[in-house]
Amino acid sequence: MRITKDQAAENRARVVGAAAGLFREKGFDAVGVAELMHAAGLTHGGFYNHFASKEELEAAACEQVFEKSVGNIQAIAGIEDRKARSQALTDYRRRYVSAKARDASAPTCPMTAFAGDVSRQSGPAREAYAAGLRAYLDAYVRAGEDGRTQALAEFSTLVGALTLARSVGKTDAALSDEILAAARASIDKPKPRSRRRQSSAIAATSRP
Amino acid sequence: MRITKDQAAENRARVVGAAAGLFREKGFDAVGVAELMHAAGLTHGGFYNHFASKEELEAAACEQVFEKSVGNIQAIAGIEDRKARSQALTDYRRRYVSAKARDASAPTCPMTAFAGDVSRQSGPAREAYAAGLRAYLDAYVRAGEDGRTQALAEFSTLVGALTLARSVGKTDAALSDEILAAARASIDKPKPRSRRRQSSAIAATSRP
DNA sequence: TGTACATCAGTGAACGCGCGTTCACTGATGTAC
DNA sequence: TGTACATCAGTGAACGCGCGTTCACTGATGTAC
Repeated sequence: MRITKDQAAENRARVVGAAAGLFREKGFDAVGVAELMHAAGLTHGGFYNHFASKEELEAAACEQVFEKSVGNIQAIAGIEDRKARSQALTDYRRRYVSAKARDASAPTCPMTAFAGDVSRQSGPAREAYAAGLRAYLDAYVRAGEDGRTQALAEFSTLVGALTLARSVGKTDAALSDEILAAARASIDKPKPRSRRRQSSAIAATSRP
Repeated sequence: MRITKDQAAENRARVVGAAAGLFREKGFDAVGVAELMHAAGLTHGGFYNHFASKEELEAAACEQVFEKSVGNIQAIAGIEDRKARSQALTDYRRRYVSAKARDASAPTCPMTAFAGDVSRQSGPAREAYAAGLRAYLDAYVRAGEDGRTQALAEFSTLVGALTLARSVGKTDAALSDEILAAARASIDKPKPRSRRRQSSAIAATSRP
């Protein structure tokens, strides 16, 4: 039974959306094509009308998750007022390493969700991930005041803390809380006056 | 053909050793029982003479990887001379976020290798991982001078940087290098004089 | 605008494949006398 | 110490299962006249 072109496009979008959620939650390999299609209200046979392979969907889902995250951080980077922008970034970082972010069944952040899968696999999702990470980090650097080098280290702290906290979240809640609290403390801590501030700012602008 | 008890124990150890390497490299799910046994020079049928399930081997392998890592960091924590210990820890951290560590086919660090798998699965490896992480972090804190809270944040930076660097290591080498360099820069940067130094030291000792 | 036909998104059975696990069997080791 | 037998680590075929993918088929949509 053939359906409207619009309906077909909407179906495809629903599959990608379901994949974005399920892949973030369980990883690429732990979610089957049949499960994905069922989650989108379809049967598995039609999958290949939309995608050449499961790997292609992985890339599309990865791209979608990044689009949302990059949009969020770009919105902060785009705030004109310096003080308001700084405050928005601080809030963003606190939320990133909050108990709520840890307890979510699926990480919102594509790095936390996909970094492990992507570093092992060789599929097209890898390119989508790399492009997404580049865009995300560029925006993250623009949102802050500390230059690219320090911003990258700061963001690494967030990713590491959330990754570690999630890995023991259901097994050692006290340790998990402690790790998140430590990351939050490092956000609030006054920054050292770095003599390399100037040079890292130059490095940042020399990168397209 | 029955074999010596010693030989059997040695075979078991070889399976765990092979699993430690292969699981770190590819993750738990991407390595099959047959592949593991073959890597240990055996056939897959005998697997269940040694382990009740694949999950049990996952836990044993996780434990072994942690034993080694915990031993390394404990050795540093055990250095008597303060200056020598501080230098050893700094070297350790630099190595942790080195290009060599990123380019290794399998992460040496059990957190980088297993955090993703473990936060998703429900098997016995989760308990082994949590116990290992506790022991590792306790030793890491003892090796440093900055108190538990700051040490946890510092270590999160290492884990996050290595995770991110590995995720784009084969796709965007420049970005990957940049992330590692930023983490190394944060190691060398002078620490801010924190007023919470004292209280976090108390928190550290109050934790068994 | 109305009619005839080609297109193609969706369906569900079927494919080969590799997985974790089980099993009957082998034969040297470990044990009881 | 020597003999008889039970034990059990290792082997490789076989199990059921779920995976990604393919296929013949359906029938409303889109198109050509």
